[in-house]
Amino acid sequence: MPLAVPTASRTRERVLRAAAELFAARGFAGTSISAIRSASGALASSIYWEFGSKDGILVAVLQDAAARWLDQARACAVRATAQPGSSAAHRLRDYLDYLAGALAERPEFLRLLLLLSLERRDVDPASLRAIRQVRQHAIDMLAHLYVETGIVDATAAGSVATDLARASLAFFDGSFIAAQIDPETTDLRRMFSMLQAGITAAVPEPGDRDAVHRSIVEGRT
Amino acid sequence: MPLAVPTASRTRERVLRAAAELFAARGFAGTSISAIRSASGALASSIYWEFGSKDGILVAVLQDAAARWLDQARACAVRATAQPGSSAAHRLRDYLDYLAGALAERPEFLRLLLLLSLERRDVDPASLRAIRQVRQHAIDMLAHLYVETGIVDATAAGSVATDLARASLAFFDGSFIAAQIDPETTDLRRMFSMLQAGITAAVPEPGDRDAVHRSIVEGRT
Amino acid sequence: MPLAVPTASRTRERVLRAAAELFAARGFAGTSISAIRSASGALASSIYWEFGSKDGILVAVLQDAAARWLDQARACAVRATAQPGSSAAHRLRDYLDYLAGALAERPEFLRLLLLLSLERRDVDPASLRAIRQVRQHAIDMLAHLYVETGIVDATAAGSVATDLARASLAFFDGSFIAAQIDPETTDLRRMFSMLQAGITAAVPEPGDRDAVHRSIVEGRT
Amino acid sequence: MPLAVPTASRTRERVLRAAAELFAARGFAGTSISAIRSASGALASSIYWEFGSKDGILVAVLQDAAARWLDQARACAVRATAQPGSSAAHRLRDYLDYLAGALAERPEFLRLLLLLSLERRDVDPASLRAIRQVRQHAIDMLAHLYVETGIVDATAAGSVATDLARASLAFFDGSFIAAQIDPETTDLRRMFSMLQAGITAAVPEPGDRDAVHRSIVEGRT
DNA sequence: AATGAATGAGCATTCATTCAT
DNA sequence: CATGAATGAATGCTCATTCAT
Repeated sequence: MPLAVPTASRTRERVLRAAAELFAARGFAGTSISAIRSASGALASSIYWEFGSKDGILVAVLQDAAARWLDQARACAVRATAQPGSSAAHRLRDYLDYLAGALAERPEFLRLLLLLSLERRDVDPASLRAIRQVRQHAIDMLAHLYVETGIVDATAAGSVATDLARASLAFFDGSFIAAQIDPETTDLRRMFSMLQAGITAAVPEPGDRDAVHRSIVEGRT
Repeated sequence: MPLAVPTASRTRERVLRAAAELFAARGFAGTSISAIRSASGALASSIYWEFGSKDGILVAVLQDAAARWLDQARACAVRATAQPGSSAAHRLRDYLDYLAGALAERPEFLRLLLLLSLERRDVDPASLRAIRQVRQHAIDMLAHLYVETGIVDATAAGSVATDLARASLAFFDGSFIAAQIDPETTDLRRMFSMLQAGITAAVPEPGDRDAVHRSIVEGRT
Repeated sequence: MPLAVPTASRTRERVLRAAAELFAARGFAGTSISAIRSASGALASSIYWEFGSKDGILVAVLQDAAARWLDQARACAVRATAQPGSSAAHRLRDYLDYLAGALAERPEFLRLLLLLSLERRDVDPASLRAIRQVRQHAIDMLAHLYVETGIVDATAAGSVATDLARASLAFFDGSFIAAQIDPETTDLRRMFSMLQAGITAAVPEPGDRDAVHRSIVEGRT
Repeated sequence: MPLAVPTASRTRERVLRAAAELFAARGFAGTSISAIRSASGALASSIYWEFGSKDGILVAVLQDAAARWLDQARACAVRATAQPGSSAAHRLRDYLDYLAGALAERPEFLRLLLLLSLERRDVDPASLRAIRQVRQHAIDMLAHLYVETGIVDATAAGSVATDLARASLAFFDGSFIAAQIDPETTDLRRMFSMLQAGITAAVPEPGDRDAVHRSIVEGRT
């Protein structure tokens, strides 16, 4: 008995892969159904049967990519918390290293996220949800890490850690874009290590933690 | 006797303004000549007479926007250096405040820059030059400010200030994008004040400057 | 129950017919897709679905016309060789009569061939192949006829018959063009009968054949 | 006092030259005013000032080219009749040699003539007049030559010589087109020498002239 | 589920031509 | 006469989408 692989699912998969690449490379408006068709090998009408519309492809692509990313991120978080013995700074470095590596290897997802966020004024609610979920997850994970590694005092309000996480995410995104604009003069890993150094540098000694954090988040002249 | 304003210049101006807005809002591929035509009131063929092609419009828009931005930035720099009495931290805050204000008021330029950088794999050399010139100018200005305000020691290599400036720019860009994705939960001014606080916080007292700077830039665990 | 005729083939057929007429009448550059559209009743996008491009239409038109012409020519050749009893001169006259009649009735094909040959410096290889195939076939057929009717001695090199056939074809084409330029003063059938007379006149009596042929082909003063 | 060369005339000349080449190469419909503009270096509005319309350019080009050609042809005819001592066959060969040489060196004019004749259903009366004048002149000249060289008996009706001249012209045109379609396998000079040989071969000896001519023109089986 | 053809609005661009200066 | 800009229709072609089978 042959293991009958349904054609549809393979079509769906191939279309998702092709569309993700094309959207990430040329944007949504810059990607035609015809381009997806020839890149995926699927018929245009089959694509419409599967996804209903061009927006439908986008939603599916984002949800798929978000799911993959979250899976990966969860696995990484598990690994990070599984090393209780290591120092806070060490575990932070580990996590940031992982992020930098993931971005360097498969930059399409972040490209997709940023490009679509800027390109589309009126995103599908479903797409927007997928995008925000990923970003929120990243923020939550970083905030948790900052608290858990003692960089942010657990007694402080959660918003301190969240703000720091948001700032870190902004720095990620900005660094990534810099690497897209000036690939030659931008060293993504170095910028990430600068972030890490900045954050750990802001924790000179246990006794002074709160003051520094307050200064970072609330501003100080 | 009416003062005869040359029609050509007005056409060019109106097209540039309309195209800049549309490109910033919907991207290059998402903006049709027809949209520019109706937004600017110019004939499509007149647009082609002026700019030669759709890419030509993009180049002109970017060069124009870059020139405006650089003018503005220069004026701001002059104002900043005209207050020698104020403290380093104060002048940095002034400058960052200015940047945040400019971005909040006229966000199209940065949108345009970031969106086009991500959207177009094969940018015109002229466009790329305009984009990079603006970014380089921003980096130079920040680096100069960091040195001049004493945040980075003048005796240190210039690359320290440049690295810090690059990092600041990345943080700007990332914060801006965050504001585009999550307008409700992102407070641009607050994120900028976080950056400023982080940088000044890294300068606890004159005697310890060098060590801290080294730690930020070169990494420390 | 109506006999369902596939729409596609009818579209293709109608476009081919309309385009052939228009190309023959106004040339390739002078024929717009819009003209083909309204003459054929097909949508412009359907035309592009079928033929891919304007050049694609031209290639298809030429291949189709060439195929029809070759079919017709083959049928005529069969008829000509089916009358072994008639004299050489008679059979030649028959064949040339046929050619003149075909050109007089359906002059579009030769018009198309000549016009496109002159108009397009850079013809599609496929088009060029179709054009040359038809011409070569005509030359071969005439050469065969010249040998078989004894006008050219079979013992002479084949190139003699071929040269005579080429010259005949040139005379055809030139006569046809004369009829296009000066329809009133040009009698196509009369010019063809002149050709035939000239050729048979060149064969005064069996014994002197070779000398005459040599004189015709190799030149004599 | 500088020798003021009027700019207009030079513009006219340059446009005529450029347009003649372009029309000959790509046809009338295939040649845009813009192409003529860039090929001639003249402003589009200057072209319109000089020629009034695109059709006006065509008329001027044809009249100019026809005038040049007629001048050349007249000069050649003068030379031909200036050698009364040479034999009929020799003088015919001379003239045909000259024609073949002129066509080989400057084929644009004949290309222009043939292409426009085929391309344009509704030619300007002025253009048509220019075209027909050239053709008529060629026919007259050939007919005159055939009579004067004794190839056609002067006592025969003039229409015999004219018919032979028309046939010769047709052969010219057809050979020229063959050279355009199959440049590799077509030797223009050889085809012309075939024509010459055929005509002189048709004049075996003085006493039999009339019979042969009658056979050629009126047909014989 | 899959297929090839159709649909009509829209795309970027060029056309021949005109006009004010 | 020369110039640069304007004009609007038309160009070849692609778009996202639908339809009958």
